Amino acid sequence: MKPPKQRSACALSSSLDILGDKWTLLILRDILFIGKSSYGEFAQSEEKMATNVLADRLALLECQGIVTKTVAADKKSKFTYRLTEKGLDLAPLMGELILWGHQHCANVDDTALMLELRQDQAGTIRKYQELARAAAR
Amino acid sequence: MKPPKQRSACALSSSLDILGDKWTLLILRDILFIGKSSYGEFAQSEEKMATNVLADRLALLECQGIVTKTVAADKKSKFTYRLTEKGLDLAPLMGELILWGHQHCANVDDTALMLELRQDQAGTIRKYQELARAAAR
DNA sequence: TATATTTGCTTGCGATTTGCAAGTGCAAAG
DNA sequence: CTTTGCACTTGCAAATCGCAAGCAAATATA
Repeated sequence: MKPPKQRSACALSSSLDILGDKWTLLILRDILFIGKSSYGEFAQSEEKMATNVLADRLALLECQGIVTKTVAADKKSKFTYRLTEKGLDLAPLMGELILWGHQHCANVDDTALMLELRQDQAGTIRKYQELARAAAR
Repeated sequence: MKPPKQRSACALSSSLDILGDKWTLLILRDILFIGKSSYGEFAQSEEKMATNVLADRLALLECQGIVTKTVAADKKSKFTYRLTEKGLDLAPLMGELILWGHQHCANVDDTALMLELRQDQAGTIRKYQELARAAAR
């Protein structure tokens, strides 16, 4: 898997080269906030992403060093995807996406996470980063 | 212009329904951090987006209430695009994208904005929001 | 007043990417 | 030793994209 090409030396543009699509950040959301870790779990999420796109994005995330892929502890035929530190550093970004969506998009469900984020954004982000780190051990 | 369909009631997913592509946030970057305001200026930016995509994204941003489109003060054949409050609320998100890109992507230029963001993230975001509000008046 | 240029799109077209459905290979369970 | 579950892969039609050119209205220049 080859990395997507960089369109410019702009930091924002470079981030979008990797994250700028409708699916990638949903996978990371599933890992960070929902605690998912396998292909099958990602495939079942509410937004129903096509499996070829899922496989493509997982490969891309792995080659970018945002997630790691290891054989699952319980089954040899299963893989476990975890966030690296580079991936965990996307937590604040995801927090902002959640808050903006909640404030400005119609028909968005209220969740416990939302309430938590609004009351203590930085603390909530740290908490989920720590949970993900703990799961990786 | 019809809004893109919502894939689920998740806030993060709903934000991505609108912002999840490689171009939309670049336009908003140009307006907020670089001070651009017209079609021609957007078309000339470093990443060279195709003009049909530019026109499409501007229409989408306008119909979503993220930017306003008005006739330019100096020329009747020109339009001025400005951020609404909904658009200004994306400033923290853009800040996070810039910081992550700078930390984790190779070949990204250092800029004055980056230094500013790293020294006082919240203050810098407020400053650019205020600048954009001032330009709108 | 006639011509050229600027500005903001629109159109056509081949190439890429997507969504959907079905199929494949492998490991473990029965 | 057949069946089930998991992790993908493949085929194909439809949508989207990049690229180049074209177009119409407003302004600048001669």
